[in-house]
Amino acid sequence: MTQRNTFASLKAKLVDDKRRIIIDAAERVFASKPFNKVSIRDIAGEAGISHATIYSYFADQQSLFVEAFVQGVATIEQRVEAIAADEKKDKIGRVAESYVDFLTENDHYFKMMTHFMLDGSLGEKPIEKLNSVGRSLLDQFERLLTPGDTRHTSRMRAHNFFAALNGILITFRDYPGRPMAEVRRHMKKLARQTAELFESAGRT
Amino acid sequence: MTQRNTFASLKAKLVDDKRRIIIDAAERVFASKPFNKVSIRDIAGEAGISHATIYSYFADQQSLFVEAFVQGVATIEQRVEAIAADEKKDKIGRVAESYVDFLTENDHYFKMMTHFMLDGSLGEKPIEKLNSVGRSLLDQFERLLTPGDTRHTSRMRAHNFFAALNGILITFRDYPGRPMAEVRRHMKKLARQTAELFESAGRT
DNA sequence: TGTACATCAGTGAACGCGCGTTCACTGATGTAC
DNA sequence: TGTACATCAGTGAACGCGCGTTCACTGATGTAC
Repeated sequence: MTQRNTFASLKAKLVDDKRRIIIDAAERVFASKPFNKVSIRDIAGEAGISHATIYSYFADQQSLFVEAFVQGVATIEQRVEAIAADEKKDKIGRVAESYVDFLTENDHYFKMMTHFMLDGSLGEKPIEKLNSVGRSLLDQFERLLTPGDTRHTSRMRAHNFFAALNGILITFRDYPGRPMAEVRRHMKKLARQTAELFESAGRT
Repeated sequence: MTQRNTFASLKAKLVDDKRRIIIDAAERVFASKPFNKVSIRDIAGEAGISHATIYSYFADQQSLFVEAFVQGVATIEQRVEAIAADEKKDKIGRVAESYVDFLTENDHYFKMMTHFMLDGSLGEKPIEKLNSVGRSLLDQFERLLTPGDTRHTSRMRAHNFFAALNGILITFRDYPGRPMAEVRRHMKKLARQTAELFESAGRT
């Protein structure tokens, strides 16, 4: 649906664009330093504005963080969708690998995810936003694992698949004393193995 | 090896006991409020001492936290050991359930674990301590999943089992809008299902 | 037995820092006449 | 066209808070003579 170009809509778009600039700056900062060290001032600096300005576009820090995170999940969903739609075999394995791969390369998303999952002190609106993206990712996984099946057990299987992949990431992200490349190879191998478990269980 | 009761050994024991009192106080505080809100002052208050005193017994905050965490892992290992040693069936399933159960009930341990895994800014000594308890837990899992087998693949399987359980915890701990009891039931069910996957894969 | 001194665990106060958030103000742009 | 006024996005400075950590000091206990 294309919108009529009223003055009001132009202005709304301008506001949106500015929000986007801030979110993009946030992403760059998240990629460059540990998530829990990122401050409003950092992001403002990266965006080239005063830190006070951010509060004209976002209610508070958490809202901004959540929006940046949602951004990342959207990217993951696109990847999964692409694999689901192609004609090649071994979809489950490739999705598992792709998921782990993306979240190792952009590990600030993963850090944010765990942060949100563990923190608990989120506002209602951010929570609803997070739940919504979570649900839609689970939907994708469910379609992938058990196409055409919408029973309770099939949702459970999607839950477990999702959990297993997250578990690989949280458990082996910081495998001590190993070079990054090797850690990633190890995690991908684990993801493959997990995919096999779900694949063979799906055939029964 | 029993130690000779020298004056020096008595004094060493006294210091140890005091450390223990502080650690125990820390545990009680961790159980009562969110992990990331716990301060040195809280713990000192609970232990009935000045917060400055803590620095006579621990190098810094992280060292104290790590020691409290190691405490928790020891409890888990005891539980797993008990299940591994008994004569009943379905060891894998019961271990999975017990693991998830313990870390939901005492979820500050889980929060600490993820915190350490994600943080990265730990000193060398704490890291070595964490790795050591991690390894010994993985050893237990490996013996449980593939008794008598010490091949590379069997270690991998233990890794994946460990990761899958952690994943269940991190992913569904805060299942939105559901009462705690129901969430726990759900997680235990997922743990059971995971155990089945590993059980049946182990039979091949 | 008594006195002067040494040790040292424990303490409250203070330091220093970083950060999220608010606020009074500015200066550019738009509007009314 | 020019002038006085209104609006409002953007800003730097300041507020307030919490916290980890340090430090000078105290007072109880032990030691030497």
